[in-house]
Parts: sequence; C-alpha cells; structure tokens
Amino acid sequence: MQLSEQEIIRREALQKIIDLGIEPYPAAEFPVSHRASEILENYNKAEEEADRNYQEVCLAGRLMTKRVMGKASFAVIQDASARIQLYVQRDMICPEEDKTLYNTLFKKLLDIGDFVGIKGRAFTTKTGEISVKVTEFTLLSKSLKPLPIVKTDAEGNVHDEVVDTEFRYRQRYVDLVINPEVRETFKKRSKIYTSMREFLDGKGYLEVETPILQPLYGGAAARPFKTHHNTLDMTLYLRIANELYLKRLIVGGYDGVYEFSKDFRNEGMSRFHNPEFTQMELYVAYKDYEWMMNLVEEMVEKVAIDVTGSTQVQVGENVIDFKRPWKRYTMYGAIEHFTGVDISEMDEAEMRAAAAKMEVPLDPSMARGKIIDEIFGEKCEGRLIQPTFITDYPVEMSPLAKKHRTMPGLVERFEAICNGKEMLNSFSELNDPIDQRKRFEEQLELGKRGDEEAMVLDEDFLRALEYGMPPTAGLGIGIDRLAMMMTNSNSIQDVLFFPQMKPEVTQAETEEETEA
RNA sequence: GGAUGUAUAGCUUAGUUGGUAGAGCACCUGACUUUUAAUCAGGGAGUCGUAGGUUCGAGUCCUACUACGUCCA
Repeated sequence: MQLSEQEIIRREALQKIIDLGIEPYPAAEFPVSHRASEILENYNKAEEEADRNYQEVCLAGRLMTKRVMGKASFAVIQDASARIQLYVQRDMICPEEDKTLYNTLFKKLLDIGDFVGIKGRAFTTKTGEISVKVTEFTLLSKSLKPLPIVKTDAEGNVHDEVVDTEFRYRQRYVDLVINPEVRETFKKRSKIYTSMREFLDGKGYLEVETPILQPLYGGAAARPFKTHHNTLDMTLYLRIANELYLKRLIVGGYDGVYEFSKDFRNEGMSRFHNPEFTQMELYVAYKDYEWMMNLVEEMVEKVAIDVTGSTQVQVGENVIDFKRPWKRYTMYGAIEHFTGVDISEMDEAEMRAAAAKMEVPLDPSMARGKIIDEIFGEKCEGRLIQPTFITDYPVEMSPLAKKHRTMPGLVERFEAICNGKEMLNSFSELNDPIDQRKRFEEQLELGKRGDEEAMVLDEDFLRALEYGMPPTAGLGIGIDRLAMMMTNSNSIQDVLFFPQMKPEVTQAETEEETEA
C-alpha cells in the first residue's frame, strides 16, 4: 500500500508513542462522566466560581483542532453530542519535573482525529467560550489518517469541506465525523422509526418479523434477487415485499401486525431507488381502505411533528404540510382535474386517442389499466406536491387488492403522493381465495408474455386464504422516501448510511489487471 | 440500458492558443501559558482517474476504459 507523507508521519508518531511506553490503543474503560452538550447547556459561571458545578468532569472524544501556544494550548474535542473546547496548560497536566506528556505527547505526537479522554473542570475563557481546563489527559486511540476538518474563516470562506459525494458515501464514517448535519439526518431517520412504533404499539398492533429468504417472492411487481441455500440445495429469493407473510399472520388470528422490513429489488438505481430499501407494512383486520386513509393521515402527521417539530416541512423549494386532512382524488378524478378530460367511461381505443391528444406516449402492449396509470404518471403525479390520496385504481395493476365495492374494473386501493412521488400504498386486501387464484393466474399469463415483474402463484398463500382471512386493510410505506422528505434530502443515498456503490478499484487491483 | 457532465497534493481547487504544475487549509521545523481558520518565521509534499494515440513536446487535443453525478428509460 502506498502511504502518503502525512500517513507516514502519523505511523512514525505511533511508534514514538509506543517507545515512550504509552499504549496507543488502551483496553481499559474510560470512565466518561458527561457529554459535551450537557456542560455547554447547563454550565453556569456563578456556580463555577462558587466551586460548585462541573468541577470534576471526564469527557472523551475525537480531537478536532489543536492550537498550541507554547506552554499552553487550546484544543477542541467532539463527542457524540457536541464539540467542546479544551484548555491544556503544561504545568497543569505535568505538575512534576517531567514535562514529556505535554511537550512530546500532546504537542508533537497527538494529531487531529485521535481519540482522547480528559479530566478537568468547566470554565469560561476570556472570550466567553465554555471550555474545560484539563488536569489529566489520556490517549484512547491513535488515528493514522488525516481528517479533513471543515473550517470557516473570518471572511466566511469554508476550507476543507468534503463535497465529493463519492467520498462521502464510500467513507460514510468520515462524512459522519466531519459533517454534523449528516449525523442529524440519520438521527431524524431513527426518530421516524421510534415515532411510528410508538403510534402503532399505542394502537395495540404487534411488531413481527417474517422471512427475508423466501422460496417464492411476492407481494409486489418487481424482479427479485436470487440466491441458493447449500444444505437444502434450493433456490431462495430475497423478499421484494412482506405482504403475503403478514396476511398469513392475519389468517392466524392477530388483528394487527406490522413490520419494518428491508426489501430487495433487482432493478435500476436512481436517486429514488436503492437495491435494498425499507418499508413499513401494516395489516389490520376488520378494517378497509377508507379507515386506513384516516390512520395514515394521523400517523404521518405525528411522525412529521416528532421528527421536525412541525407539520410543515421544507422539502427543496416547497413547504409540505402534513397536517390532516389531506386532499383526496379518485384516480379518474385526478386525471380530469389536471387534464380536463374525463376518461372514466372510455374504452381502450378512446383512451388511446385521449392519451395521444395529451401527448402521453404509450406502448402498443399496454392494456386499459396500464394506460390509465401512464396518463396519471405523466400528467398528475409530478404536480401533486402536498400530500394527496389517490384512490380507486384499475384492477389490472393491483392483483392483491379487493374489487371495489361499487365500481367495476377498479379496486379499493389508494396511494399517497407527496412532493410529486409515491410515498405509500394501501388497499382493502383481497381475501376471496377464488378471486385471488384468478388474479395470480392472470399474472402468470403476463409472465409468459415476458413481463419480468409479473407475480408468481403462491399455493401456500392461497391455502391460507382458503382457511379464511377476515376483511383487512393493508399499508406499505416507503421509509426511505419518507426520510428524504423529513430531512429535506435530494437523494435516497443521503438517507442511507451505506448506499449501494460499485466496488472501488484500488491501485493494486489496477496493476493486477494490467499484468493479466 | 441511453444522453450528458466531472476526475489535478490529505481536503478544496487554479492552470491561460499544447512548452513536464501553483494556491488556501492540512502536514513538518522553530517561537509563543486564554486562543478560536490563533499568530509569526522557515520547509516539504502531486507518475494531473487508468490505458493508448496525435505531437519535437499533453494536466491541456483524440480514443477506449473505470468511478461518481445529472437527466431519461
């Protein structure tokens, strides 16, 4: 491996530390007493002067800057909560004759990025910054790579900000260290889960886990990842959705189950699509999609408040308001609203003519349902910025949804569109086993005609339905897209710690390939 | 999969009609016991994404490849 000048210098420093008899990677617990934020928030000067607050604090964190002024220095450490300034005086940490700890270890061998633990007392500097005067300090872990710390100078010029997205995604650990707003984004993502769990547990629903490795994939229109189990010598698929397993649990008698599930789809990638992504799916017995719409509004409104503090969330140029109630359109209604054309009574030929007039390009293989979907996607979806329910989809697009109670050719399904994108999908679940078998068979036909996203027939699932499933409302909500909105992120990669990337080609590999 | 853009020191970047690289921060040496991008005085560091080609000469032009981004499917 080719080391840079700075890496060589750090390795030399590491050796000198060892030569001094200091362990650069000590094993023992460092007894942290406070987080930096606690001191910054609660420090009180009068109390400090009265020898009362934060007299003895132990902090640990990563060294972010070091300003040496001869026999005294200022440094900043960052722990999980915040950054706090340290004031280090030579004679304070080296009260005896031997000044090595300060002169050699602190001044020369300690680098930005090293983890240190300190003991000291809180005080304010001349310029009024809450700081910690260090009485003891310990190296906790030596860093061997230079860390690009972001700095802003007096004129407001920013130095060393890492703007290379590839660097940030591949080395997320560095991104997290140097960019506090990235840490915030992922805290918010985590808060989405907490908030939803709180909500769903409060309603008495059970959080469950179902298989990721499945002999048959189902529950969505998507191409799966395929793998192989050695001992069983069988093909397994990584789940594309957990719908069919959760409905089996409703058959089994639970009246409300939900799961946060990593799903996998072997398809193209974009700023909205990662091969693995997260959904929360919920199934509630004896309910229908009307009921579910109300629940969704209530839940997402709560999530917005819990995560951002408000129902109004800035997303790009728009302020999106998740406050209930949300606007509702039927799919036909939305198309009529945005195009002025009522297509609800049209047959396929008339619809094709209408689409042509709207300049919506169609493929000759598309049937009526698909044409409706295309028109909606082209003319409506992108224009729906505020959260909006679209209801009553063509039956062809929804093989797991129940037929509409009054409208032939439609199913009881809704999606919520937000910021021009689908955010969640829900329906009154199809529980008629005869109808479900027929729908699967239609999917098989599509598959034979070359539709790689067509569903496969799941006999075990049909057997479960034949035992009887109560009327049930189901919901799938894309957590990644929700996280994008709640954190004002432009790309799914910004809300995934480790987005999928092609392998890095190292120098050594390049040389090997050249030789071969 | 298609179109297009980007790729120069650890980070951010300049590089003029093609004449073998310059800066800020970081780094190294020295000074400095309340600084805050500390300061001051010195110093080092780049096979200019990879591989070819054109040319007396390429970071700069051409081709291919790789990675990443954007738009589209």
